[in-house]
Order: sequence, then C-alpha cells, then structure tokens
Amino acid sequence: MTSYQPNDIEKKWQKEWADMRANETPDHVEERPNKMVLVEFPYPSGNLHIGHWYAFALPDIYARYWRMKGFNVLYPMGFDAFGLPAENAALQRDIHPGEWTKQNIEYMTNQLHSMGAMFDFSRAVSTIDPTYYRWTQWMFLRMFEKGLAYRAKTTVNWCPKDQTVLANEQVVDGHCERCSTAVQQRSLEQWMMKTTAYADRLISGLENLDWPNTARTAQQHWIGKSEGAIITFPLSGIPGQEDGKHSVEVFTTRPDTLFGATFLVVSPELAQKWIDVGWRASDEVRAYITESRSKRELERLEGAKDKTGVALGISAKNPISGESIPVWVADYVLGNYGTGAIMAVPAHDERDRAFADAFNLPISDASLRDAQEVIDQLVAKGAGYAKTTFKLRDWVLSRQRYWGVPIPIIHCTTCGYVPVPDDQLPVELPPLRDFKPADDGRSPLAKATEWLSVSCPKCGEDAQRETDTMDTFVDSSWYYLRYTDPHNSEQFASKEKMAQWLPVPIYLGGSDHNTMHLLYSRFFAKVLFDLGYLSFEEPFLKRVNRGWVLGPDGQKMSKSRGNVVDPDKEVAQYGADTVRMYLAFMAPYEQGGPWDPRGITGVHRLLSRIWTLFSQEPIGEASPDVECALHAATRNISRDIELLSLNTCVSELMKLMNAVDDAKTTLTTKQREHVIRLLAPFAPHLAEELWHSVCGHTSSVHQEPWPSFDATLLESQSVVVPVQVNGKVRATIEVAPDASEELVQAQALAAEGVIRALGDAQVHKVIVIPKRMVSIVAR
RNA sequence: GCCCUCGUGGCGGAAUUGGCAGACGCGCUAGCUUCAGGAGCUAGUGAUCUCACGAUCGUACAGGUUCAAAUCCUGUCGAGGGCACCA
Repeated sequence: MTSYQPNDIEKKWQKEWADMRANETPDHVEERPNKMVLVEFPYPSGNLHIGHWYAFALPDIYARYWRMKGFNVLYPMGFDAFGLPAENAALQRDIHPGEWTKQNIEYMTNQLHSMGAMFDFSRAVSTIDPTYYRWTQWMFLRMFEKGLAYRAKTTVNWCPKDQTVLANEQVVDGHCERCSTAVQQRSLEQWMMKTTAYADRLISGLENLDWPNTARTAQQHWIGKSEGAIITFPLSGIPGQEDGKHSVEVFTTRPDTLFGATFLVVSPELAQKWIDVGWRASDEVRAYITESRSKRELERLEGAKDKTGVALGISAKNPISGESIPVWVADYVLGNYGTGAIMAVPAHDERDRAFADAFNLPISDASLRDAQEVIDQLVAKGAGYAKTTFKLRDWVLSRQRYWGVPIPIIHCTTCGYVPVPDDQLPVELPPLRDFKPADDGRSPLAKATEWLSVSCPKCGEDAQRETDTMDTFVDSSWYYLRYTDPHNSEQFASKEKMAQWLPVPIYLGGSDHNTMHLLYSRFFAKVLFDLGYLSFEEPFLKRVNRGWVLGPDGQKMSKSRGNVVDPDKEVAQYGADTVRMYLAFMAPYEQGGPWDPRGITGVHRLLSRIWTLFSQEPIGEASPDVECALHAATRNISRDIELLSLNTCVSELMKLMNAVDDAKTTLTTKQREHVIRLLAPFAPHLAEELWHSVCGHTSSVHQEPWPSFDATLLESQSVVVPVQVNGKVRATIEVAPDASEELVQAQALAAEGVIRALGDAQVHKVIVIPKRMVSIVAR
C-alpha cells in the first residue's frame, strides 16, 4: 500500500457515487423516518469560496451522520439565481445575465461534487427556471387575490447606482446592502406585500422555535411590537379654525404618565399634512418643515442629537386633566411611526427632557397613574383606546431591474390591475438584448415592446404587462417547499410530499438573513397556511446560524475588501476530506473564525495516520485500552455531532489514534470497520476507499449503520478523584467507582499530599461527591 | 443610547454545565532520522520561584455567593453583531 493519495481516491468515489446515484433520496423508505437537513441555497456567483465549503461541507457531516443513524435524509441543493449581481456582471462582460448565470451554475455544480457532499442533485431547484418561477408568480397571484400583494404610492428607498427600489431590510446604515451607495428617498408607486398584516403572528410564532437568541431577538426588534394607547388631544388656537373642532391623536406606551405631559410634538410630516388641508402656518414653521425633510436622511446618520423645533402657536387639551399645553413641530418625532405625534413627558422621557431643556418648556411632576385606569377613563370619555403598534413596514417587492421574476399583472385602462390567468403562467422573462436599467426609474422590461402589449384578460382591450420584476427574496421564500416535489407540474408541491418532509427540522445558514430571508419565509408560510396550502405555519423548527469564515485579516470575506479566499490550493494539496475536516476542526461551527491554512497539516496528519494504520495487518485480539478508547470516542462523537460541535469530534478521532499508538498495537478486523464508520461522515472518500480496498466490501460505507457503543466498557475499574483541602487540590486518589463514601474519605485523608497540606490543622468537614471530588475543610 | 453574543497560553480552541483549567491541534525548543528540501519520530512547552520534592499566581478587571467559580450574582472595561430620536 502506498502513502495516502487523496486526489485519486476522491475523484474515483465522486464519479462512482454519481454513477450509482448514491445520494438520490426517495420520498419514503420503510422504517427510515424522513429528515431534511436544509442549508441556504447559494447565489451562483461564479465559483465556490471557503465560505461555501464551511456552509455546505460541515452540515454534510451532520446529514451523513443522520443517514447512518437510520434516517432517510434529504440534503438538497439549489441556486438562488435571479438578482442584481448577475446583471451587473453580465453588463461588465457584455453577455446576457441568463447565459452568465447558467455557466456559473454548471461550473459550481461540478465544484459542489468535488466537496464530496451528499447533495441530492436530482431534486436541485433553480429560481430562474420557468417551471420554478411559474409558482413564484402563482403565489404572488394568490396574495394579490387576498389583498396581501398590492400596489401603492409610498416613500421608498432608491439606490441611484443599482437604479432600483430596495426593501427596508436591504438598507444598511442608509446605504444599499449590495453596493453601499447612499440610498435616496423617492415617492413611487410600487408593488408591496402586506407583511404588517402578520406582524403579531410573526412575533408570537417565534416563541416555540428552537432558534438562536440572536436570530429571535433580531426579528422581535425588527417587527418592534409596542403596546400602549392612542390618546386624542382637542386643539385650539388654529388660525381660522373653531377651537375644539380639530384634534390630534398621539401614541404612547406610557399612558400612566399622561399627567406629566407638558407639551405636544408633531412630526414635520404631520405638520405638512395640516398645511396641505389649509391650516395657516408661520413662515418659520414652513421653513422648519422644508429644512427638516431635506436634511433628515443625512443628518440622522451623522447622529445629530441636538433637538430642534418650532412652536406652532396652537394648544392641545389634556383629555383627562383638562390642562392646556402648547403644540410644537420637531423632527425628533417621526412621521412614519405611531400617529406621527407624541405627548411629551419630560419627567419620564430623556428625549422630551432634552427638548424641554432646549426650549425652556416646563417639566411637571413625575407622578404616575395606573395605566389601565387611564385607558379606561379615556375610553369612557371617547378620548382614547388601547393600541398596539409595530415598527415593521410592508415589504416593497417591486424591482426596476431586468433579471428577476416578472410580476404577473396586466395594466388595463378600464379594468385596472388584472392578474394573468393561472393557465397562462409562467409569464416568461423576454430575452432582452438591452437590459440596462433606465434613468427614469422604469424597468428595462418597458423596452420589450412586443412582450409588453397584451389584451386585457377581463375585457379584451389593449393593455400592458407590468414591467417591474420581483425582489429575489420572493424566490427564496418558498424554495424549500419545492425540494419535496421538484418536478411537479400541477402544483408547487403536493400536500402528500410536503407532509413527508416538512416543516424543516433543521435549517443552517448565516445570521445576515435574520431579518430578511428568514422573516420573509415565515411570512410566506403563514400566508400559504392561511390559504390552506400548507399544514404548518412555521417553516423552520430549528435554526443554526453558522459562524463566518473570516479572511486572513480577520475581516469578513468580501470581494470589496479583496480578502476572499478559495480553498482550491489546499484541496489540490491535501484533498477535500482534509479541507472539510480542517474547517470542522478550526472552530465551533456557530462561531467561525479567520481562515488560517497553516494548521491544516494537523488534520492531514490524522488522515495519513489512519491510512497508515489500515495498511497494517489486523490483529486477532483487541487491546482493552484501544477497545475502551474506541467506545469512548463513539459516545463522544455521536453526542457532539448532534450538537454540531464538530471541532471536538475531530479531536476525538485524534485522541483515538493517539490511544492506538500509545497501546503500541493495531486494530482487529471488527475495530477497523468500527473506525471507518466513525470516520465516514467526516472524510467520506477516505472512509469509502478503506471500506472497499482494505475491508473488502462491495457496498457503500455510507449506507452502513452508525456504530453503537458499549456503556459498560466505559465504566472503568477505578476512577481518579481529586482531593481538595480548603479549596485547593492537594492530591488525587484512585478508587473503585462504587466505593463507599467512608472508604473514599479514609483514603483521601491518608493521601500524602493531603497530610502535608493539613499539617496541624483540624479536619472540620469532609464533602465526598462520588466519582467527582473530595473536599476537605480544615481549621 | 438600547439589545444580542462574547472575552481562557505565542495561536485556533477544550472543560462531562459549579468539581484536577489549558483536552486536541498549530507553532516553538531539544534530540534522532534524511545527501538535501519537504517530511517523519521521541521528549518538552501557562507564568514565577526551586538542584529537586514541590510551592505560589493564573480564564479581561474589581467585588460577592460557595467546601469548591472560566462557569452563578453585582459593577467596570473591551470586542463583534443588530437596532437606533420607534414615543
């Protein structure tokens, strides 16, 4: 037997597995429960980098383990292939985004094979496939019918570089998530999804999910539920208006502080509305409104905290105390949250306090009432009611770009927005040569004149197709459903097949999707559940957020930083098995860390040692020490894989090899097969090679059962117990596991180190924790 | 400012969840081996003191609880991420 040559072995088995269709997962196997291990499907950016390996090769260990544990495991893969980067790259290279994307998908699929993962490519989905996006459009229409997809004019985030609208979730610190250009506010008519209709359920549904705290709290904060009250303050002193004729509503989470309200503040937006309906305002007020609306976006980012504002010359009446307080306009009150107006309580609110200090407004006493009593009184007087508000905004899903799913709507001058009939789906994306975005904010699809003109499905008159495309987050909001039934041409997936796999028991991905993809997918599931298409409304029962593999500089890998690394060199030198295992060994999966290939030799040595060990002839009788180590490793690895503590799994394999070396022996035939099974999820190629060439099997090790361990072997004849004297370890004693406390105590007190430490002191108390610790208190 | 996660040798990290801190690996040191390169083997490797047995200190810092704290509590500092004038 020659030395370990991973490249030959790996290529051979990758081909063999593909030929055997080893990873095609049936819908159902007798006595093997189904389990889907879901990872976020990649964007086909061109080639696999180290982050892809981390994201896919490590969950593969988990998936392979459960398959060996007797589950029918589906480890699916697909491509989230629409989106801006394809379009930008295609523009640069002067090819069509579809062509560019398809090339990448083909190339990356080959690369994915080289990872040695158990992806079922027969179920692969691609969001740009018309047989896929037909159902994306179909779901949009179901939501349109329910009023959950609607068109409205709103203030939207506009990226001037990408020339398209962005959802709130895609704006990071006021900049485009993709290209970092400062986002502008534009008032445009857009297609929206009514995510706010599900705000409450999106919060309450989080409760029973096995998700990381970070993901759960991020969503909670994003949705931003606050409970409080709406209180109506009658207004007087409006020029030209009768006193008490008009009023203003405020939202507060602290109705108990109502008596501390010393002034009222309205947002510039609300003040503008008042002016728009004809209320007279001073030049000073008008100037303030104009100024604050223009400066807002930039200054807010600068963190401008100085309070500015102008008195309106109007007064408001506290509906319970009857007190009259002045009304101000100030831009620290937001137009798009609550009612756009607040009652200011400087005694209880820092911001109100700062404003009061700046403008010399009174700060009253801080006395509190009972919140419920206040609300009851308000209700009795018709001056208010309990109210819950959310920070969540509806999802703006229109995109004025070419490379996306066409929105299946027809604009008819007489019938309005008419859905494309289901039997005409998909509305295919026309093959446009000139797909550049236009300056006027219209989608490039407006240039596809032939495609554009249709007759109205309702009245038959000339009409035009919608030219916006959908945000790609729509595509990815339901892809996991399609994995269960990827070739269905009648439905997005049959209920029977979905019931076999869903909801998803475990979903592994990045924390960057906490308030985007994960939120949208949950929204989609809830809507489809309400419409009767799904039997569950929480799609992902357990979520694991993987850590980031950072660049060698310790920074998050990104093309703009230029620190993106791919592991091709290491794969060529050491093989895929070593790279997989090194990534597993490097750090806890949920933590990640900088990619430092220097340590990879440690893992490569391990695999070489295993290879060498198996080149020796098996022995007849097992060494008890090795047998014990083997069963301990089995227990620990089984436990740790389930916890996704993959780094300690690799340590356990190293310890096992150390134990074999220390015993100066080798393995029996039975032990060899046991070790190969333990190795199989981590180094699938090497394990398969040894299983065949050394053990002489003809079937795959990956269809073998996971080894069990003998717990009695792990109960050793004696245990070493540390003995503390006054909190410091002074000796260790070796006792039988079932030794009586008296015996252990006697042995502990007789230990040399204990006697020395005790000296003349009197033993006051002895605490014996069987098999763990003896603690002596002396004075 | 608020929220979440976290802080352990030169480095990545481990610690049975309150019970011998530093497993496992990288790196480093010494010796052996190889014509050489890469590599391999053996021993050592938290700090300080000690010829040595051993002792003291040590898990960001300061307190506290406990027979016993990296782990629990309080406060401070620092890092990363999220939200951010959200009433």
